Amino acid sequence: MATIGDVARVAGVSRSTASYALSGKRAISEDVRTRVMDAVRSLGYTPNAGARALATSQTMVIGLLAQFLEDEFAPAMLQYILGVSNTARELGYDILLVTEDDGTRALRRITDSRMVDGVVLLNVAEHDERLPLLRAARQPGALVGLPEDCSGVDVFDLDFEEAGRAMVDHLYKLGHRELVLVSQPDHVVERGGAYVWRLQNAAHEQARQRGVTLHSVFGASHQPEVGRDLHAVLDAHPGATGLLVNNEAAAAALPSVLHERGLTAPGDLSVLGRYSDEFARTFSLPFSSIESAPDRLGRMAVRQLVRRIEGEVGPGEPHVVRFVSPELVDRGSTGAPPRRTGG
Amino acid sequence: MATIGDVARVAGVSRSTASYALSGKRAISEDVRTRVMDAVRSLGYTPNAGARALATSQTMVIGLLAQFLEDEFAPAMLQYILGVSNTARELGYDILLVTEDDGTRALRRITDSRMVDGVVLLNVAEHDERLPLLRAARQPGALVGLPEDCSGVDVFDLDFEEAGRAMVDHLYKLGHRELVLVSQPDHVVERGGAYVWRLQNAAHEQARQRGVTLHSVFGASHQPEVGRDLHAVLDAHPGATGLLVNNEAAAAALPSVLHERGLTAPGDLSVLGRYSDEFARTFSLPFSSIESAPDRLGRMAVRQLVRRIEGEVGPGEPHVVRFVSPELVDRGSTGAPPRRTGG
DNA sequence: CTGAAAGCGCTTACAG
DNA sequence: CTGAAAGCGCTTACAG
Repeated sequence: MATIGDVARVAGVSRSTASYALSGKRAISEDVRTRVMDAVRSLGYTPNAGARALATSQTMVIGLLAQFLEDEFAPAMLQYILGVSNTARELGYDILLVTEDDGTRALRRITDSRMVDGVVLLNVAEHDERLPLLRAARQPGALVGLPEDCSGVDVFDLDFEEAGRAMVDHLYKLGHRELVLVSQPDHVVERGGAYVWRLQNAAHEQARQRGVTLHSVFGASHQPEVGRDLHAVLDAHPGATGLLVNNEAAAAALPSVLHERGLTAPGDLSVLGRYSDEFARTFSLPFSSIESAPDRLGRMAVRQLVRRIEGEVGPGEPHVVRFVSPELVDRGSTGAPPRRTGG
Repeated sequence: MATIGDVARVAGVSRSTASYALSGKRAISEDVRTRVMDAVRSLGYTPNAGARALATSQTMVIGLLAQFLEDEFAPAMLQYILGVSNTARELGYDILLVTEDDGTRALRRITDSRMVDGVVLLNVAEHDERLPLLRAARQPGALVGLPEDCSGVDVFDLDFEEAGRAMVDHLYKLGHRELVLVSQPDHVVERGGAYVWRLQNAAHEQARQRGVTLHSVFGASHQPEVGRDLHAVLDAHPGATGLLVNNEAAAAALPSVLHERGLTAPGDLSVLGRYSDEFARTFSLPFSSIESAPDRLGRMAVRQLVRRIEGEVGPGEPHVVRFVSPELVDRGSTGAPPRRTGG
């Protein structure tokens, strides 16, 4: 394999000149520059990434910590990963993907050994074990998901509270007065998945203010349990005219459940979910939804991380907590509540 | 950040001794060993991965090239990625995930710059553009998917031909004599996705030998088109009593389609798919299927790749083409064909 | 505009 | 059993 020394020899210059000709970090005569470039081409030279990393303390690699938790819906994770990966590449970085169960150990390994210039954490819990480690690391970190303590890291998340309010309000304005909210499983909450109750609490508060009755339940994260959960909650609240779904597995199961009950949306029941458009297309979900924007969140996290890595944002500058505003994608599954006989 | 020099100084030994004490590559007195280990602990020392890579020419990183093609069903890809990633970690390797559209450029970048010790290619086409490059690279490569020319790489794939035969035979033995096979879209074939026609051709040949009528169609890879495709093919062949589904999107759409037609499996129609068990659980698919074993294939590819990287298998030793035998997972969706009135 | 040299942090023959 | 030194392949002050 050709080294910069080979390039220098063929071009008849010193190694430093060859290096500068390639980096453009100092003025080089036209003659020398072309000789170096020719040598590079003829030798098929590519810099050795490890050597460069050692010399510059920059790896051009970003660590991506994704956890595939038993009680979460894996396909939803893929969108975040792709958003991060594609944005990183656009900015000149590669991705070291870590799916290890023990996120703490993984984080320590890749930061201490300086394999990465920065880290993106997915699936951040309220009291995330990985955070103290990340704050102590010399590399900057960006999170997708909101922890209780945001110090020392840049944080990006959907505004789940606004989402909860928007979901209730949307159906309220259409005339609904009794709604059901299906959330993620309760053990997601116990594990620290604050996004579940952030949406749920805000929805309840908004419902209270509007005078809307809101029943809420935790649904399972897997089939077929979640289908049974949906049946159960619809059985339990026959007066409900609107269904809010903050649970991807439930959303995926809902078309079958509606079929089984002989219901259509919005004729019999208005339905409003919270998932990404990509998710809706993959699962052919015909329900209007609050866009969860995983690709956009992944993109924002990487952009900010790279700004920190490259010193555009100094280590002293305050960290950012940015919420993406929920946007409603109308797929026609909400409308006025059905007129009840005798109502 | 502490270096091996700091460790050596604190332990009162030379850098080489410190290094050997850590690697265990030569005998070390008990006294020195504990002093070194204590120094490591007190300093929180972790070796610099770049420096080690430069010295050893080993990065302990495996490149994973995944392409997310427009006409393929993304969630199915996740299982391969996790199989590769988890196995790599067990064997001490990290994963550099590349999702770039231009796989050729990506492959060149990570191999020429020696960022990785080896490469796993996912989603390999019959005449895959990345293969010539991979053969020319100094790192070994393992493929998931069967190209026409397997030279110079280790290849792992499901035995799609056996799968096609097994699917036909399974329903033949139950008494079915007219079947429909729904495959992936035809442009997957045009792009070089040989697995589509490998299964299809073998199914046709087997059907011919058994005297079974087999209709086959290409289905779309997205909703809602693929649902319409399913309706169309069932309309077109009212005499068919069995449905073979080699198309993940079609499998995911099928429960709704059956509902819409008022059919149940296996009472009205026997259904046999080809997808992973994980996929079946995620989408709550109640259909028996040929297990496509993505995690197992990813695992096999990484194992063999690591054997080559670590020299357990010499560069001269012949490359491997290994097919995983299809296994049928019975979910109770196949049975005897319904008795036709007047039949 | 260019070159000789030091240094990044490891590992591993070589010597004792 | 241990140490001094060379080398991996880059980049970047320092000097001219």
